[in-house]
Amino acid sequence: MWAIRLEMAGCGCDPRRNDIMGKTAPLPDQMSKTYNAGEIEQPLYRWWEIEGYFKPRIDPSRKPFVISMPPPNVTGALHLGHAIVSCIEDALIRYHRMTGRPTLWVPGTDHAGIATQNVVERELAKEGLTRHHLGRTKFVERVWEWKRVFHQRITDQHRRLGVSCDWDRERFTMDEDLSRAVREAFVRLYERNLIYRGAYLVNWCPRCGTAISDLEVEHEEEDTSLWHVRYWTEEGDRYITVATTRPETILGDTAVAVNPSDPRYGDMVGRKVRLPVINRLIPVIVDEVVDSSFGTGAVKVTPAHDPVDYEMGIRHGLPVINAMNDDATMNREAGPYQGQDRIECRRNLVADLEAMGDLVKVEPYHHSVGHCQRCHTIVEPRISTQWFVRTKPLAQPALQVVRDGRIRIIPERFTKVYYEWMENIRDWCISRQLWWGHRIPVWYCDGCGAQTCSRVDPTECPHCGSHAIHQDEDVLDTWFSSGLWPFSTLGWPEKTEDLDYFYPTSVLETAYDILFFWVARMIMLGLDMTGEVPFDTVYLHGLVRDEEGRKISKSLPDAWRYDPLLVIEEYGQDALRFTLLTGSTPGNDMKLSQSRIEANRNFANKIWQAARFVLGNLDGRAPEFVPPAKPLAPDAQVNTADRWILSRYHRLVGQVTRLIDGYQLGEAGRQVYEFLWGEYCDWYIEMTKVRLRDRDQASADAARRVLVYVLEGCLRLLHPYMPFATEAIWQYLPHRGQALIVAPWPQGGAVDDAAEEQIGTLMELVRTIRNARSEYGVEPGRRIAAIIAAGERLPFLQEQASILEALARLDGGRLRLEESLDSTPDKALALVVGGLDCYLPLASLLDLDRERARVRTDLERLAAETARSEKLLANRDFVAKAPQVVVERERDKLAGYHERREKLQEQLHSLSS
RNA sequence: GGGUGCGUGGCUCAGUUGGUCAGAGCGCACGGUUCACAUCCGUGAGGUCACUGGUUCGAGUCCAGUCGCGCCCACCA
Repeated sequence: MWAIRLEMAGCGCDPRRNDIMGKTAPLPDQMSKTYNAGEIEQPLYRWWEIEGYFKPRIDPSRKPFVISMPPPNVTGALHLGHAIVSCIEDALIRYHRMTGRPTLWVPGTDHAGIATQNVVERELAKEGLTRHHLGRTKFVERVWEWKRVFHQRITDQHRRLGVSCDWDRERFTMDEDLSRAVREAFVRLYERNLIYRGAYLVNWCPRCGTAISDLEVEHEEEDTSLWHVRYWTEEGDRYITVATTRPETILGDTAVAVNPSDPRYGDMVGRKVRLPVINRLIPVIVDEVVDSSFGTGAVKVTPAHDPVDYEMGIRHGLPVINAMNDDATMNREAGPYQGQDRIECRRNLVADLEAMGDLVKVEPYHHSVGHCQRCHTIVEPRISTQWFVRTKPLAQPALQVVRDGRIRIIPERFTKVYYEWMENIRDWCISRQLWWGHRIPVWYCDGCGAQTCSRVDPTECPHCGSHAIHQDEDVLDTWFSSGLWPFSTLGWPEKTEDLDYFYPTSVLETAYDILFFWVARMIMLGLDMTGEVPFDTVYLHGLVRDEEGRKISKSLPDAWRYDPLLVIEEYGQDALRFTLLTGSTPGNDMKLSQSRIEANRNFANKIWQAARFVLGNLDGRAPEFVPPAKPLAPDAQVNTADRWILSRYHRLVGQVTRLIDGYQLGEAGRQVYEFLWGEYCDWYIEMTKVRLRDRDQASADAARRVLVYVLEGCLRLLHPYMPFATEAIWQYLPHRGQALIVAPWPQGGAVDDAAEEQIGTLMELVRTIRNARSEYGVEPGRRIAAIIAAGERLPFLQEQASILEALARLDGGRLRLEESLDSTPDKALALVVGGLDCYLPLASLLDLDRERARVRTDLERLAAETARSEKLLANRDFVAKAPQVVVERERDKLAGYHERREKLQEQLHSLSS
């Protein structure tokens, strides 16, 4: 309220916005009694969005900060695993926006080819339909419908998560302009022969009915069998036994291989053996890859169904016999097994072998089996004509930019993982036998057979002029379009203003599990297409797991529990975000626990309450306490407590800024939490209470100034971590400017070691007295007397006497502060704190035996510490080699021990007398 | 087979250039209706920082190895 009046009064804020919009934050006139996230979040979000705070102001003189949001798949709604992405990125975006950089966050969604096609096919299956019942056009329409529904759900969820992205720049991978980018990239690669088509052994998912890339195959260890099968020679005079994990592929065998130096099979080489059941003759060959010590030392060779055998087949010019259909049923080559499913065929074939007596043995075997990432069906290696990207030439520059630091990966250890993968990269199969996705821009002429790759759809064959041309049926791997995301979203291949100003982007933030799928491909394609790195920093976060440690994903049966909206409704977005941000470290997984979210909801309430306290004590003169634009400098009015909290706060600003710049978001957030709760609320607010009620207006106003200044600054520090609560509170507090979301990031200021040291002693004294009271069972409300020999701290304690009384519940009339005492007070509980003696005359409660025991225990502990310290200082190496400050600190410590020991001994003496 | 992460009080986890007596939240025990807050306040118990060895004046923090758990990569028929 007054913020607006201040602006009108020309307090240095920008009134223009007010004149235009004339709107203030949509909040109740007064702060509610407790923090209620539900009442503030959505109105604030809408307000921010309407006010245009999410949009960058292009300033050619400044380097922008840009993030491309990893586009969620439109397969379904977001779960908590997605929430961490939004929270981390929004925190980075908000931080950089506050530092004044033009800041852009580009949102969007991914068509997710195979995944989305699968979910829609599952929907169809419920109606008893397959995509073939609908046909390609109808089916694709159906997927678009699905996309519309879930795109809406996802953006709604994103808004609830508070993401401050520029919605006007939102993109979808199958938007027209992004599809144009896909085609451009394809054509460029094609023209340079970096994309080729051919029949090779690929990973085939029989259920999805498509080829998939190596990355999409998930290997899992399984217990299966190793079948030993006898192959008889052509003449039937001898046999050779081979061992296999996949007997059904026997039907596609075209050789048996042994190691050339294996003495057992020397005379078999060159002979022919007969495949069981189907009786086809195949040669026995030699090849170095055969390990004589494995199994029988003889291996069946099936080039059409095994990668190793495929290579071997090429080396030896073996025929390639594909024994299976697309759906993994056996084909004509399988003879009597034709039509059977591969599993069924295996069972039957094994039974037949056994009946024939050619199954020598079956041993239990443990090995890894490839499964389809999307449907978990066992993948079948299979010869198939597909499109590939030649990756080696793209990988070289992609390796180089990470090696020379043009791209930095955080945490650094993933750099090695990246190198490893890039160095051993294999060609990327990019064609998919699906209907949902970017169609491959290649046409075949039915007349001359020419193949044409084109940016625009051709109407005739450029070679023979025939109109009988047809486009390749396949679509591209969804990651092909994702790989262009950082620049396709900014308008590439057009030379747009956005591309010019915002590209390369700054940070690519995502989960480590898509480092290869996405990050690596963006780097390769980004460099190749734009000649620049697509981003300079890769920040990888860990996976969110549930309380049992399972990776949160849509396939979890109880995934509904992990709908971010349910959590937000119960605890508020800020609580969820703060938990995700502070509960994890870069690259490490986190278990999300409800109790932690609850604790952070409580933290939001704690700040809310602190603000209510501060506001309630501004004495109706709020505008007077608007924090200065520059760091608050201590003046004559402030006392040691003020100087202490200012010093602590300024230190905090430096720490938090340094930590965020170093991508240690969690630690930064925790530090603000600890400062606000543990120092500002627990101590500083308590210390001001006495003064605020005092007659000394100058002192009270100093406290008000400091209270507002520090709290307002902390809200700014915390805004990236709790955007809604901080914005709401900030709006109520005296502030300058229109909105916290665009307020400047705090500047650090002077630190005051002396004040910190003095207040530290005061806090320790208070704690020690409270401890004694608690141990002795002094009623909490009872004011007790105290006698303190303060030595050189006397002036300080005199200044803080009323605070000491309040915090330790002392009786002001019976608090004696002296420089030193002539004699030890009688029948008093004696405490030694930071070089001063404190006596609590609790005669009636005093238990001499107990006190003596306590002092003795103290002395013992002290003796051990003293010994350790003396030994350390006696060590000439330590004194010579350790830094001066460390040695000094140790000396001070030892001096303190000696002083304390003397005092304790005096006490023991007086207790004994 | 290669690589990598983790192993810190009952639970979940912080602890980044090695330097006070190792921290937090939750849980636990005891005590609290003082005008910001019971979504709270005060006090307390609880840890040989997996193990072994090394580097160092000094190691939870660096190095080597061992054990346990997890993950990633890999043409183990």
